[in-house]
Amino acid sequence: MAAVDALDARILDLFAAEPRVGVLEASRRLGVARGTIQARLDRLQRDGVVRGWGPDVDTTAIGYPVTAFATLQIEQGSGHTTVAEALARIPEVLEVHTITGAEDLWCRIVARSNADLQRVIDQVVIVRGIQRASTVIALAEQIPHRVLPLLHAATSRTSNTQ
Amino acid sequence: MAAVDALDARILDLFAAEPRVGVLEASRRLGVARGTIQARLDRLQRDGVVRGWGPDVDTTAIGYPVTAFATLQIEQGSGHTTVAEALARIPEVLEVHTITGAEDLWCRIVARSNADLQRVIDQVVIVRGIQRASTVIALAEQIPHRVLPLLHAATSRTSNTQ
DNA sequence: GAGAATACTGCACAACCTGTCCAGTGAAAT
DNA sequence: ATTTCACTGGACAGGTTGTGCAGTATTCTC
Repeated sequence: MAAVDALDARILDLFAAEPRVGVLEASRRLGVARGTIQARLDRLQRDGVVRGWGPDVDTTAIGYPVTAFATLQIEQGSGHTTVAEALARIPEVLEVHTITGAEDLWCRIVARSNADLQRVIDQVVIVRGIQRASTVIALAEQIPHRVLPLLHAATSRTSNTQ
Repeated sequence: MAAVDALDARILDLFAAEPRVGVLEASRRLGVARGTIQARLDRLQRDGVVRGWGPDVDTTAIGYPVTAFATLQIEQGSGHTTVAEALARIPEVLEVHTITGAEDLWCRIVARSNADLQRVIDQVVIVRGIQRASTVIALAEQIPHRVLPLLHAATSRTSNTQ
């Protein structure tokens, strides 16, 4: 596991809040040398703490305002991976995990409308190996996906520099 | 709804794949003028298509390799928002939505281990207003969160119906 | 179809930032 | 005591950014 200290968390906070600041500006804001910021960013990326810096695309803004969660039961003979590969070909399926419990797969899917959601679900259940699908619609996003609070929690229990 | 065309998708693809390329380099790669890239990026951000460019932090790498999904039932008297605010104070709770169906809230939570997950769940169920929690553990990430395929689907159908 | 609005190109300029060195300092580990 | 490591502050050349502008192509509106 990669060690992450308080300065790392402050760096990531800053870049999350203002992604367009450069390394130099960040060093000024945080009161450390530019080389330090650069070295930290390199290390965070190398250690896999930072997976990427890609754009966060809002599905609502591109015409898919409906989010739903589906849990799938698959036939005993079918491999999870085979089913997942078929699901990967449906662009509206944004995320798939295998899960414990009575169901086998969990998916996040989006659609253009509630009516359109039916079309997407039909595409999902038609996948060979899927036995049953159960869907709930996400009505409101109470807490949008976040990691930064966790990052601070992960650092506060370590001895930290700075 | 914001219109997104094929060039927008190509721009976002490029920046998702190689986030460190600058505007100038992107213009060379895509064969368009630098000003075009700049204008497109400004527009995408202004229209809310791109919510941000923050770092993608891997929870596994910072010591939280266990992901679980919990669905919560809340008491009739309690507001969803009040409960969500309490959940927001637990850093291991990464995401919360209100949902349709028999359950009221859906949460994504992470933990340091299966044993640690119990600690986190305890923190969740202790929140005032929560009646019942049902948790499943995510075993494997078959499709990591993605939006780009959807972006291409949204652009390829030039005339889009709603 | 004409005019207007919009998007794109190609170019220019100054200011700024990046990648990459380096030597020196302090703290922690051996 | 010695080594190792992270950080600082400084330097340099080269590349990039923000900005503005004129010219052209495309789409929209009447």
